[in-house]
Amino acid sequence: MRRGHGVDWSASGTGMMGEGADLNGPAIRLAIGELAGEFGLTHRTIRHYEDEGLLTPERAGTARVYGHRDRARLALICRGKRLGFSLAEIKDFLNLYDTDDAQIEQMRYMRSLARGRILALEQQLRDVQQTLSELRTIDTQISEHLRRNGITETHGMEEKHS
Amino acid sequence: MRRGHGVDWSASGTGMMGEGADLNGPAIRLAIGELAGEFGLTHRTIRHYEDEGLLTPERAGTARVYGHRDRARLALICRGKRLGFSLAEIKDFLNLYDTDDAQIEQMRYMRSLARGRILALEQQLRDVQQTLSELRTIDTQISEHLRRNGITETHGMEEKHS
DNA sequence: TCGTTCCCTGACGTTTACGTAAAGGTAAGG
DNA sequence: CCTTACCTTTACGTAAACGTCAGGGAACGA
Repeated sequence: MRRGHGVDWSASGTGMMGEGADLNGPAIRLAIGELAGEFGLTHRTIRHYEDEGLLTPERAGTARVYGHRDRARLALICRGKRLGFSLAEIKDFLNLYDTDDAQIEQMRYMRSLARGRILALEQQLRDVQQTLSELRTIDTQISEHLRRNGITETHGMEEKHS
Repeated sequence: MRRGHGVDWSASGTGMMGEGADLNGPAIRLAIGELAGEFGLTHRTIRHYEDEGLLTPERAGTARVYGHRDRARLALICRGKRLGFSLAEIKDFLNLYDTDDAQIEQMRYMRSLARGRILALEQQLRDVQQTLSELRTIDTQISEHLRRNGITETHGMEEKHS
């Protein structure tokens, strides 16, 4: 094993940060490979997200160093992807999550974005529920069909998910 | 008005179908433009779905004629797209819906497909609910923030990138 | 007959979201 | 010192899902 955990195989940068914990808990300093492994992504993908402005890791010399914020954002990115959003959509979606110090008008805009997304997601929720319902019906029907017709070779592999 | 409803502006094809109702209700015979309008799609998109094997309309001469089945499948395609599935995924998804005469092994396979999709959708359902919950929180927080700060400007002066 | 409104088939262009080399820097370990 | 295991940038490639011409046919109304 080359590294216990975290990044230190490069120049320590400006030296302005020692180590240890900040107000948000223990400081996490991850290399790209660690982050990639954790989320099941490639390095390329994570760099791509940076190119698209979704992540803004620090640098230790030339190497990228990811902290809390990046990890959290990446989790949101992954969820957004699972929900079928584009990176562009995810980008301003992410901005909704760190609206600490926005101006009034900016916040109104953010809220309108949030509400638009809420409406879309409510539709999506209905879609998912509808589809799930139909698929469960299909599953049941197939199972019944197999029970009626194919008892000859029913290998008893009935139950599935916990 | 050019056409009351349905298709008739082309050769009547082989003449093997008169008109009227079959067992599934009144026969629907739509032109591509009608279907496109109904679903808010372009002709190109619908033809693309045919290229990909998702739709198999009849022909009246050279023109495409869409019936019940196509309309239903297109609705499922659109929902699939809203859920972020690829056309390829939607394709075998569609096959789950017309498994009338499949063989035993085929049906087992179908059921496994259905179950896989169910698991994915259950995950997606959780994702959507989680995201909705968070967004509603954000909406509320922004609204409260706007109410607290009223019309007076915050003068936060914190820099943010656009 | 002409114009309009439908439709058709190619076939190349575009965007998104990465994949995949190519070429190389850096630090630990044998 | 050299290999190994990380990381870097630059840049062309690709698959999906269409968009966008280009060129053309067939019916209908004035």
